[in-house]
Amino acid sequence: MDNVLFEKLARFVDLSAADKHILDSIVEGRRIVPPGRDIIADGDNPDRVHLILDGFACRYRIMPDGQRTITAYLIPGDICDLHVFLLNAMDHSVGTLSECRVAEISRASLAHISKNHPNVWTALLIASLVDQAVLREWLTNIGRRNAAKRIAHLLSELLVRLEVVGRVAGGAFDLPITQSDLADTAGLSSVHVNRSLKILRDEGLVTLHRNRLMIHDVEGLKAFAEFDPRYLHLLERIAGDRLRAAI
Amino acid sequence: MDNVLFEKLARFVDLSAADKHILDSIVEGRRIVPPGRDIIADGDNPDRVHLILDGFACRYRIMPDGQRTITAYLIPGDICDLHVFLLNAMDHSVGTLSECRVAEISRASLAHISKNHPNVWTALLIASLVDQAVLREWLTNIGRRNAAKRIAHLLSELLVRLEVVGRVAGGAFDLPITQSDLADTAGLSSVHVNRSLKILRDEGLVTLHRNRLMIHDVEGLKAFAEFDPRYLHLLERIAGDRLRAAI
DNA sequence: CGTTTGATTGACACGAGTCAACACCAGTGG
DNA sequence: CCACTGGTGTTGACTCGTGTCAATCAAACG
Repeated sequence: MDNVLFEKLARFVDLSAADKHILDSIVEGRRIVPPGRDIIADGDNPDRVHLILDGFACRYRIMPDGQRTITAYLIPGDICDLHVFLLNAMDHSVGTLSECRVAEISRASLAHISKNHPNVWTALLIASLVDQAVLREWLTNIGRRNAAKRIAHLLSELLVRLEVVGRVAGGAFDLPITQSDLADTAGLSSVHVNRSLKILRDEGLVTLHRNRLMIHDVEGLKAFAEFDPRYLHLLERIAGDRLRAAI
Repeated sequence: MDNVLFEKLARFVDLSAADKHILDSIVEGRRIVPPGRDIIADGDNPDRVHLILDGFACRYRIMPDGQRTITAYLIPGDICDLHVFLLNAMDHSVGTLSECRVAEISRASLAHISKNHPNVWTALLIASLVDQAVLREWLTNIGRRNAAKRIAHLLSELLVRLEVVGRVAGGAFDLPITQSDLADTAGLSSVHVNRSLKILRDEGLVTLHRNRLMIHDVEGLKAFAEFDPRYLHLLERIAGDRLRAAI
């Protein structure tokens, strides 16, 4: 049914019926978090890991002077805070942008998986490496592209990621973020984000209105952004084959 | 002896004698790579994973227009390309900055570890999460700090990381990179890197001369850079305890 | 030695930030 | 039903940080 985590991990590695069963059974404590709330905050160290079932969230950090940086967008299937299980405490926060359905996974369940379901554990490692690849791409995006291209690249990425989880229809998708959120993501001021969005609009590429992004020219947008989806490592089933072949 | 990988992973998780033995035995094919060469290149898909035993390397990417971005510095104990084992092909390159001693680990060895040494596998996952944390920090660094602070922050990070692997003596360490490398790391032009280094010099914080960084005022540098080492997650032994306690 | 690569500095251009005014809703309460 | 409010989006004028171009210098190298 709605085991978005299984679907995500199964894209990376062949998972057995037992693997699927364990992923079905560990997802406990579903709850609804309203928009604009923290799912987990900087410094927290709870005994559960959080998984987005539905909705839109972001990783962010507040700097000493009050500035905020958004370092990732989380969509259905993404785990918020594996850190909690493996590291001491959160070094950043995860907050909702829209209302989110969130599930919780206990430490004990994760420990069980790490011992008894190596393929699942490997899939989590792969997911972590893909997250790294995305962060590297954002780094080059912010470091080396101008404002309009940065935003175009970001929107292209969201388009592709949301397509995979079936949240795009007719070239449009919900994007419940403000221009100020975009600014904190792209390392820009909100005023300049506004100007850049106007450029994308005038170029006939996209319009962002009332939390909905309409893409008028998908290929044009990707070309404008120099977007190359390789880094998202979609459809990496090869890794699973390799695990088996190598033994 | 020089099993830097074991030392690194043992900082995260309790490793057994068997774990140590496997880590000693999988490291094959040591070789020397001269400075300025690729250890592994974008698009490669070899059958071995590379580990830095000694020296200084970087992850980088060349964009279509020829621009380069450096997304990470690799020091002894760092694995270059777990991606090779788990994902299809490299989406970036790893090149040496100084001469490097590099070891190779076969896919079969990694597959063996994933099945039979869950604690080692977990330690690799933790290392991956720490790498993510570093990338997030770089993102806020480039996105929200001015040129001089960016560079100061980068140097502070290198200081701490190199201290851990014993490469710092008397507040100085080898830094075999050009100002142009720094520029591609910080998202700046090399001219502006030069100007920013002059500021740090004039402030009495650091001098970078002949590939050697001399830090004159460690606390001053960290304060200037607003450097908070939490994100490096040094000394995270807790994770290992937690793994055991959770079961 | 000449040659090359990297460091340094100045003059100028330009992209992005800041400040400020105003428009546009969505929600609230009278 | 309307006035009020606060958050968000939009636009212009001006400032400032960083990029670009170019000349010079220093060090490394064959």
